[in-house]
Amino acid sequence: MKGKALYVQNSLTRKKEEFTPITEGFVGMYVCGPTVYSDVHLGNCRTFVGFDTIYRYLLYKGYKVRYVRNITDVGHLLDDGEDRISKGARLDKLEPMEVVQKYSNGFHAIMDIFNTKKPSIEPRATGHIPEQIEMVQQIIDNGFGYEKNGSVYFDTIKFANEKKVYGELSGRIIDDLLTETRDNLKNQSEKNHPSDFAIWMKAADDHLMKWNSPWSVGFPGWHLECSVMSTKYLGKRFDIHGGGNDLKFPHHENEIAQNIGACDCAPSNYWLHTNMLLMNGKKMSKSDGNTISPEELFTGDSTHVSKGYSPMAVRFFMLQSHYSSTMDLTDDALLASEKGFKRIQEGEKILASLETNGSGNSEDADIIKNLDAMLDDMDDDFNTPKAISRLFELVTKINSYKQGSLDINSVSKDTLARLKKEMPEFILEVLGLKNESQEGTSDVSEGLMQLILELRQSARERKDWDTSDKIRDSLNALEIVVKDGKDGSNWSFK
RNA sequence: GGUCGCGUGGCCGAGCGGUUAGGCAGAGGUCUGCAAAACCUUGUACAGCGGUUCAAAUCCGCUCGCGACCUCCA
Repeated sequence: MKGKALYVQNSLTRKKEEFTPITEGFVGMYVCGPTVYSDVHLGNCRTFVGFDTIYRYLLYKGYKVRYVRNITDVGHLLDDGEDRISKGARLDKLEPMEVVQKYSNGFHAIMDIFNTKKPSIEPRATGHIPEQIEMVQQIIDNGFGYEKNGSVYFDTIKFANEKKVYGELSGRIIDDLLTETRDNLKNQSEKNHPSDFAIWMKAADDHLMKWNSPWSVGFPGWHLECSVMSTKYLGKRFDIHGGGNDLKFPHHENEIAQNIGACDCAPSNYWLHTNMLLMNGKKMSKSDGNTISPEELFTGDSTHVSKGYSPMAVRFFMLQSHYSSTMDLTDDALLASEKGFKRIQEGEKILASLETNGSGNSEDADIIKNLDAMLDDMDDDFNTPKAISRLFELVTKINSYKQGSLDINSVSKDTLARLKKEMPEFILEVLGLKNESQEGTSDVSEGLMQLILELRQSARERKDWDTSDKIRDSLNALEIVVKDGKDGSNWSFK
């Protein structure tokens, strides 16, 4: 593997641990995907951009990664007990599967815009009903499930008593769970205990999505699909399980319980959780208006932002905080990230034009130190904000070489070649940031710009400032900025 | 009320016991016909109160504030 040992913060042990895959050179990673009943939430995007970067870095290190991210299309219920997909179908007057398709398409489109790599497998819950029924049966056979009126529940108390791991991930204390029994007996429904959860639910007559099972015509519980699909594609035990930290309890806790209940085997060695995206210091919430969609963020069509931000600027913004920290989305913060990202893009462009005669090498150590440090930072639980700070250090150097305040000839040819290769590669392949400033240009427009700048240059040489400034102002109106340097002018998009 | 976590300079955000984080914004300067960009220099921190330590933003305790999940209520 490229670089040094990788360390990850494991939510299960609450410790930073050296990452050792089960099979050397291979990684199995499962991430809980979206429930596709409405447009994707920006907070989801942060989670998936986070895991995309993790996926990219694992690939960059040389691992062969199988990345499974599911699509939940059944079983995830709302507070009032209605299935989220069914509710979407009712509201939009569509077939449930039309709802699923519609919002899956939307989700994929946004993921593409954020330049996330597609997962290796993207399974859907409804495509795995037989496997889910099978797991329910295994759980019953092992004594951790019980049937009531056609529904099957997971017996958390028995599980907690026998396996001693329930609550391990979320920090819920089993004793509390047990003492709650007496107090909460009064508001139990069919369940033996309030903390028990449904793994199979009998469907009401008017329920839209339902399947035959040994217990009833019904549908699987929400937590079950991830237990089934992760282990189906990655094996009974795999390396990384990820998701938003709002899923820790009950979803992930119950997932672990189901897997252990079914085959006495905990699913994942490392649990990674992304933290929440806040807006203006508060939880994003549709009901109180404190929310913004990805589209609104791109177009600027929202009272929360002063302008639109490009998808890569938003991605860069997301990577400037650690995936496990809450991050606060504000207009000021976005403006700052946008400018910073532009600075890096400009630095890349200048880097490509640098040449050295390699007469010295006094600069080499600094450059190499930063390049190595970038990877060390990523090896330290994917510390993208720190790695990005190394990029800024390198950009300052690149600008100094260009400007002449540092001597480019103090960089050896080998080191410059390495910088030219590794820095853009890191930005594009690991951080997943495309250079937008070069998008939309072609040989023709490059040629035209060259011509215009030459005309302006000759005007400047005649000290015809009126003409020279008119050209600059007109280009400025087209969102093109002209920069005059010592050796001629260059241009970029605003 | 419970569990987990967080509170860093004008803003965002790293930091895991001793070292300049970094970006944006601000101030001064260099370059420039002007401008922009770039470069150089630079100020402003670790919620509060105690404690441990030669040394604390970093560890411990309490207080206040914030977030997620759960619970309760509705």
